[in-house]
Amino acid sequence: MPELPEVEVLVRHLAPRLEGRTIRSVAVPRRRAIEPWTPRKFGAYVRGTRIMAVTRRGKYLRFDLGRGAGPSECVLLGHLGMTGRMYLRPVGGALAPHVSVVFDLGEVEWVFEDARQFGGFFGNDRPLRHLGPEPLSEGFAAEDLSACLGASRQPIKPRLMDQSVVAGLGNIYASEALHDAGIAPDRETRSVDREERVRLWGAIREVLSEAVRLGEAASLDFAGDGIRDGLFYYGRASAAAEAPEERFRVYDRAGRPCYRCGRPIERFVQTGRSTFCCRACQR
DNA sequence: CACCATGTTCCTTG
DNA sequence: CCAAGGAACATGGT
Repeated sequence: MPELPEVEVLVRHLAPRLEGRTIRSVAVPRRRAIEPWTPRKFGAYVRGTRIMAVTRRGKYLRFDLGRGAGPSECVLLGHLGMTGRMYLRPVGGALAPHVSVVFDLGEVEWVFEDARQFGGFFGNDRPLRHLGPEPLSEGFAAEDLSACLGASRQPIKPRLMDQSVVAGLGNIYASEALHDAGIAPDRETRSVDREERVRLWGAIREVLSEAVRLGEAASLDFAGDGIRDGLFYYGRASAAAEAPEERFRVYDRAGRPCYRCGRPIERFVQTGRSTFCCRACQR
C-alpha cells in the first residue's frame, strides 16, 4: 500500500492512536524488516521510548521517539515497500501470516505486516535527505515543480517517479497525473512546456489530494483480512461496496475506454514498469 | 509454468 | 561524477 495518499491516510489513522504511548518491547519475527539492526539492537533502540509524533515525508512514515519529558531524541522511519501494512490490535491476537515486527505498547500492539518484505524501519533520517519537495505542501508552487523537473531528457513519467525530484508519486499516480494534465508519459521532460508544467502541477495536487480524501472517507479496515483494491485495504464486508470502479482513470485500465474521449487506454512499459495512457487525450 | 504486482537500491553502461 | 536503465530483492495472485 505504498504511494503518498495511502501513507498519508495511514499516518492520520495512526497518529492519534500512537502518540503518547510508550514502547515496552518489540518482537521481530522477520529480521529483514530491521536490517542492518539485529533484533536485540533494534529493541535497545526503541524500548522504553515514548512516541512523540507520527508524520509523513514522501512515502516514509516518521516516528519521533523520546525518553522522558524532553523533545524527541531519536527518529524511527518506516517504509511500506510494496505490500506493507501497519495497524493496532489488542494484545495477544493470533499471529498473522506475514508479521514482520510487533511493538508492545501495553494495552495494544502495533503491528507491521509485509508479505513481500520490501518495507522496513530505519534509525536515522538519511533516507529523507534525497527526497524532493512535498507536492501537497502549501508552499509547493507550479514554478517549484518546473524547477525540479528541469530540462532532463528523461521521459516525464519515470521523471515524476524519481523520489529525489518530487516525493510521493509512484507508478499509479504518475500515470494518473499525466492523464489529468493531458501529457503523454513518454515525452521528454525538456519538451514539456511552461503551460503544460502548470497543468501537471495542478494535476498532481488534484489526483493526490483526491485520493487522500477518498481514503479518509472510505472507513478503511487497517487490520482487516487484507482485501486490497490496488490501493487501500478494506474489510471484507465493505470491500465490494466501497471499492469505487472509477478510482483510477487510466491505471490498470488497458483496453478500456478513456473516461474523457472513449478511446481505449493503452499500456506500455517504461523503465520496467507498466504505464497507462490515452493516446488521444495525452500529447 | 509464465507473467504480473502500489518500491528502493545497487550495478552497469554511456 | 552524472544520467538512465535494468536486475535484484521475496512472495502471492492470476
